[in-house]
Amino acid sequence: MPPTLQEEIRQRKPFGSAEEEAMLSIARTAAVLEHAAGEMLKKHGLTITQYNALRILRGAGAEGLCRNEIRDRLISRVPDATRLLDRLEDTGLVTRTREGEDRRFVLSRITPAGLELLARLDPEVAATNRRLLGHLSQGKLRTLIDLLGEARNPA
Amino acid sequence: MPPTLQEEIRQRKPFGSAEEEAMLSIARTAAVLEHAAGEMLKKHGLTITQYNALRILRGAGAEGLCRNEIRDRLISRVPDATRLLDRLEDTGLVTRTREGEDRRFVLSRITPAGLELLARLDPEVAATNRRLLGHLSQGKLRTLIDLLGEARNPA
DNA sequence: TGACAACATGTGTTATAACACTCATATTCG
DNA sequence: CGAATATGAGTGTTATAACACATGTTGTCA
Repeated sequence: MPPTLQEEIRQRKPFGSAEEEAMLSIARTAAVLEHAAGEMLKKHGLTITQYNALRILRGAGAEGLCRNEIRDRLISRVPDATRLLDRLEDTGLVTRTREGEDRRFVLSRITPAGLELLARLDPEVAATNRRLLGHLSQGKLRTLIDLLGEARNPA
Repeated sequence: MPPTLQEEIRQRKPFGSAEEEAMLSIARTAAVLEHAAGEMLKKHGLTITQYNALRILRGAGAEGLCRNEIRDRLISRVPDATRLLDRLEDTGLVTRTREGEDRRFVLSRITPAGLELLARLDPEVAATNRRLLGHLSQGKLRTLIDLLGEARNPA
């Protein structure tokens, strides 16, 4: 039998409420899964946030995106997207140019090297996702996804 | 209708697999909820990790716990529990003493000030949990908790 | 038009996370 | 016994996160 959360973190007292237990379950699950995903990405010199930013820029295509748009699309909020992009620019995965009508905007675009890196990563990312969550049936995954959506969005 | 995750992060392409969508849903939900909880705790001068460490020490009682035991019980893994405890010691919420048989161990204990702070926080934490997740029925919360447990523990 | 607000980005600084390494104590086993 | 190994804790350093503030650009409206 798999350990309960209470056993995992060796907590003596039972949880005060289902809400509390759900909060801790979500945090614990995210920590475990993100740690595993982070270890995989680290071998390629990327953090999870950097990887997500690259994915966003790949989705944006040749037009690129400005800093705040990238920041708002990231899975977890970062207060300093400037230096996140600085690092991606330093490693040659992203370029930034100030162009177009409104000279306040700085467009970031993924480089061919960035696209190539993502292409190399795609199968490994898919395999990691399967390894981490493939033991759940499609139905359970769908239920989980739906419940998490409800959790994030109070009606 | 609440936005789907795809809308939330303005992703064009659909997800490649349910596993991928679940990974992102978990990460997104944890980020949203932890941000809200962190904002609440910040008003009291604590980070989430510091709060969790205090909760662990309160549960341990007068015996206290050694550093590695605290580290292993934390919700999310921290590689530097020493300085986490340093900070709690600096603010007077925790004491550390080297005693007992094995002089390698350093026991950390929560102070009366730490207990008092937690007691003040208890109702606010419970209210925050209700505010963030109280819109889900008890049955849905239980299903969510169980599915997350399955997700963390491949059979 | 010209002051002012809003916006997009970047910079400076401090705190924390992350990682490699050292030190001290305890245990194991030839 | 005594060298080697294991364990627990702490330190030094670099990278990143987090926060307040500054700069330049655009839109608004008296």
